[in-house]
Parts: sequence; structure tokens; C-alpha cells
Amino acid sequence: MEAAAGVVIGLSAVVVAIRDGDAVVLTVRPRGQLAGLPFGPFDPGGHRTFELALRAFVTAQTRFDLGYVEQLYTFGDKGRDAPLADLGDGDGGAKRVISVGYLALTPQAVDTDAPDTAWAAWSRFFPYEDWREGRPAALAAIEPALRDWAGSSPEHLARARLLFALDGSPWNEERVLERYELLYEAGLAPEASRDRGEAAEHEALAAALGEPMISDHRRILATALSRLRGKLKYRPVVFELMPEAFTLSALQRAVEAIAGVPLHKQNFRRALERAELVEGLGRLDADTGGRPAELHRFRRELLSARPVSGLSLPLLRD
Amino acid sequence: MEAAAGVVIGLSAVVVAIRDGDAVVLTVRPRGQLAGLPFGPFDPGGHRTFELALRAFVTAQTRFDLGYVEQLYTFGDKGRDAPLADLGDGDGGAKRVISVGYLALTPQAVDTDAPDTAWAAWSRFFPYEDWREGRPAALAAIEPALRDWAGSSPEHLARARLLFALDGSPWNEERVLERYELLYEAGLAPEASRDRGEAAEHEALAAALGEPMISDHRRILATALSRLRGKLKYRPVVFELMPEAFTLSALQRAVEAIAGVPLHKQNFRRALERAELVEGLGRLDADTGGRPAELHRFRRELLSARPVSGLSLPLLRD
DNA sequence: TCAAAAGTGTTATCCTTACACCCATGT
DNA sequence: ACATGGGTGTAAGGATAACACTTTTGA
Repeated sequence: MEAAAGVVIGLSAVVVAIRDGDAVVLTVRPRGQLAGLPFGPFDPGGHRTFELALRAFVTAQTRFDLGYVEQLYTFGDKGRDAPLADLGDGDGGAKRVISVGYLALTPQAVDTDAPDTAWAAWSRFFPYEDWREGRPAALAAIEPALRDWAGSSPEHLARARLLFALDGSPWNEERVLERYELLYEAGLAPEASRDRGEAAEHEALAAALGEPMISDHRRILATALSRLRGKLKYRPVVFELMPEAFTLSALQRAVEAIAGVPLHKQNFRRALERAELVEGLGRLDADTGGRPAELHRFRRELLSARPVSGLSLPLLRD
Repeated sequence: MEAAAGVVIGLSAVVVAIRDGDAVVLTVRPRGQLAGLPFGPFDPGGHRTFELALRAFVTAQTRFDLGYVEQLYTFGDKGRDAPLADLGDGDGGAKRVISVGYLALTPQAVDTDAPDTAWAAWSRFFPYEDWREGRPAALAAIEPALRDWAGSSPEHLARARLLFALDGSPWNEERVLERYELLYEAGLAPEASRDRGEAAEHEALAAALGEPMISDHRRILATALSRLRGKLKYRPVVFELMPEAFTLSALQRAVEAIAGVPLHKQNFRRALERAELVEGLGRLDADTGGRPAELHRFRRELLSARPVSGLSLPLLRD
């Protein structure tokens, strides 16, 4: 018997913006269903590159033009793509879906009037990732379940400790994907039981574990957050999320929103200054609630003048 | 008319090892043809994950077992996959080939007896990337061609300067892929004219530009080198390339081979010491040519005990 | 005894961290 | 006047870069 299996390539976009000091993501949520990422099939006949295809269908689906775009990862595991709508090309064969995830950054969370499309705060899907107000309550809620999973396996326990900052381990904000994968492996993420065709467990922890998404979209979202948090430090990507003119506090809040940790104000500014990444505009923003703040701009011209790294993250210990 | 186009997914592996102080890559080179990477089709019906598929066919093709493996990037541009052998699944339709590149690291460049398979020094494909002996002669050879390409475009000139360390710009060893892409865009890489169906230009520069590979394999190789050079600094990946016991000089030579820059001996050692990444074994290696060196081992157990970063690269200015 | 490579000491400088305090505006 | 956020000075400690020198082997 001939193997009838074929492949369909799906493209998903994690579109990120900053809104009211929070990191938000563009989601598509049909009435009463789980949220998903903007998603579309890649047409091997028509599209010249993945990126062009991605830009085209995100615009079509959300009426939204993408700016900065980068590829994240290609996911091909069998069994983690179950509930995807059939992307059918009409031949009725069993198709294996491969999904290529992309990260896109935009300076404004423009509200689109596209149906079912909405910006959602990142923390909704990963409540335990937000340490801006100190150790999140969600983590305390998950901790017993993690220890339960680790049981008497020293390897499991070590991994849980390291990733979730248990027993005094330091928090490493970059390891979003590894944390999500552990939760999936431990059967704590609702997606895990769903992919196995079982009923959901751990209902009580639902709020602490974060909202699930269709297909493997939450995994792609975790990949995006990991990548972005890492990249902050070695490339000036935050500025892709800022308007032309911004205050230093707004910049700091944006970095904090992405990294999910509180930063030390003066050390953050000193690092900025030393790197000569921004430049004061002389104009003031009076809507700050206190003393008006000077507006700054990113010296984009640096990018073609010299190698330019990202920002250091001087932590504020609470 | 119905679009008959389908997709085939190809997996390629960049398998890296250290041999005689040089970084080498596993290549497949049928008699009289260009070199390529170990490569195979992904079977959507049979393979559960990409990684399993990759391990299986690399072993089949080169009789070689992979250790550390990570995904690099998925390439899907039309027109850069021209000379790939037909991966035919027998339906005769025009298939679009998508290639997923992987990076694999191994501690020993085991010679396999598989036909057409050989280890090749990395510098053979990228002669201008090796700065261990100072600014490489290959760069001086390419420089006029780069300036020629830049012409009177300030953007092109700025990019060339930044990437190829012209006019006093510092060398950034990580940007291997960007450099290769510029050479491709400039029509200097032989692959560029080939993909356009034209005759090769720049024969005179051939040695300085490096040996071309089939399909987009040199692009995948450049991606691998970029990733590996970057990763050196924030993950202890070098140790995946070392045997159980090694001397500190051998470790330094391995790092230098990958990064392509000379390092400052004592500062390199001090950084190692501070990080407590390695541990002396008390045993000596007498085959060093001079005073015997103490053997060390990587404290692998650290990986599950605390977050562990890579090595700093204290440059030795010549 | 000399070449070759291993291994160590020390200083100046810069960056990071961690303090605490003053400034300009709206209410 | 006081609350609110904007913006600054400075000193201690640690990391890095740069210098040159001693040690142990084989030929």
C-alpha cells in the first residue's frame, strides 16, 4: 500500500505590541472557542517566501500590516496538532501539518475591526511569567503540583527547581518555553490531556496555569516570549515596539513588560546613556502625572554605522 | 487549472567536530560533484518528529550517531533550491522543497567508511571567517569586489564595512550568515549566478570566497556557524565537542576554532575558573610537546544544579 | 641547554550595583 | 503643601584587559 500521507505547511504569527505598559499579542478567537494565533496555510505554488506569505495572510485576516518579522521555529511533532481545522486542499488525503512560527513586533496595538480578532495580554496565557510585582501568586499555586510531578525523581525535581525558581533558585526569565514544555510534560497544561484525547485534569489550577490555546499555539507563543526576552539583551529590538518619540520611563516599562521583571531605574538609564542608543528631543511629555518627562528617540542610524547590542537588564531586587 | 504543487520537506544536518585544532563538518561529496550536507527527506507518514527522522537518516547515510542536536532554521525561498536531486515520491508533480536545517555536535570526528562521506574543515567553505592568525588574506582579496558592489550606495557601503570589518570597523565573528547573504546578494558567491542559471563570474576570487555547495547547503552551514559562535557565549556548548578529559589548551583551541578568533590565554583561564565550569583530574597529558598539561573535565552535573552560561571570549589583540 | 608549551602574579581601568537625594509639575 | 513621577551624584566591589614572568618536560 502506497503511503498517501502528504504535508501541509501552516504559518503562525505571534504579533507583539505594548499597550498600557503590558505586552499584548494579537489573537483570533471565534465565539465560544479557544484563542489562537493568526494562522494560514503556505501555498507552495503561489508564495515566493514564507515571510511574504505570512505578511499577506495576516493582513488579510486582521487588516494589520506587520513591521519587524523573524522566524521562530518549525514544529513538526505528531500528536500536537490535533484540533487544527482541516486546511484541506481538496484531495481528501491524511495531511500532516507542519507549523512554522514567526515573531512580529509592532509599535502600536492598532485596534482592527476584523471579526474575532483581539489583543490579549501575554500574562493571560502565562500568569507565572510576570515577576514585575515580585514572585507571582500563580507560581505558589503551581508549586505543589510540580513537586507532585517530580515525586522522587531527582532529575525531575532538579529541573523543576531550576526552571520555576523553587527552593531559592534564581528566576531566569528567558526560559519560557522550557517551563511550558515541563508543564505540558507533567500533564499540567490543559493542552496535554487534550492532545491525548483525555478529559482535563487540574481544573483548580486553571487560573495559575494560564489559558490554553488551540493546536500548539501556546507553544509557539512561549517560543516567541523566550526569543524576545533573550534578544532584548543583544539586539535593540525594544525600539520596534516603541513609537517614534517616547519617555525613558515608557521605554523602561516596555522592557519590563517583555522581560517580566522590575528594573533599577537609574542603572537602566546609565546603561542606555553609555550605549548612546537614544537621544533627547528637547520636547516634553506633560501627561505623566508628575514632573513632565523629556521625549527621546532611538538613534536608528546607528544600525548601519556600528554593531549595536541590546540593553542590559539591571534588576531591581525587591 | 488546479495548482498541482505540493511540498516536500528536506532535513539537512550540519555535524560539527573538532579535529587537530580545526572545526570540521561532515560532508557528502559524490565523485566529481560539489559537496553537500547529509540530507534526507522527511516522511510525514512514518516519522514522529523531525529530530528522530534526522538521526535516522544521518546514521543510515554516514554510519554515524548524532549526539547534541538543535534546529537551526527552515528555508523556503523559491529559486534557491534548484539543483536538488528529485526527492520523488513518484507522483511526478512539481514539488516545492522546504529545507529544515539542524546543527549537531559531536566529541569525535569518527571516520566513517560510508562512501562519499568526509570531514571537511569549515574554513574551506568560509576562508574569510578564520581570524586566528590575524586578518585573513581572503578578506583583502574580496575587499575590492565588495567596494565595487557597494558602488555609490551609502547603504551598501555601510553594510559591507560593518560586516567585513572594512575601514577600521571591528570584526564581529557571529555574523557569518549575514556576510554570506551579502556575498550572495552581491553576486559574488558562485551559488548566486548558478541559481539564476548564469555562468559563474569572479573566478579569480574563487579561493577567497570559499568552495560552493549544492543547493542552499552553504547557507545552512553559515547559519550553523552563526548560531554556534553566538551560543558559545551563553551556553556551555563547547563541551559537546570535547572528549571526557581534555587539557585547558585543547579547550581553548576548540573555542578558537569555532569562534575563529585568537583568545588571551590567561584571561580565558581565569574566566573558566571563576565560572567553575571545569575541574582538574590530577592526571597529566604528556603528549603536548612541552611541559605536560593537566587533564580536566566538564562538570556536567552543574547543568541540573544551576543556570550555567557559556564562556566569555577574552580577545587577544594581535 | 634550549625550545616549547604549561601555568601563575599583579595592576589599572571600567562596569555594575547599591546606596539616597533633588526637581518640576498638577491638585 | 504634598503627592507623583522625572531625573541625578557617588562610592564600593567585581570583572576585564593588559602587562611579563616562572615551571616542567622532550630533544
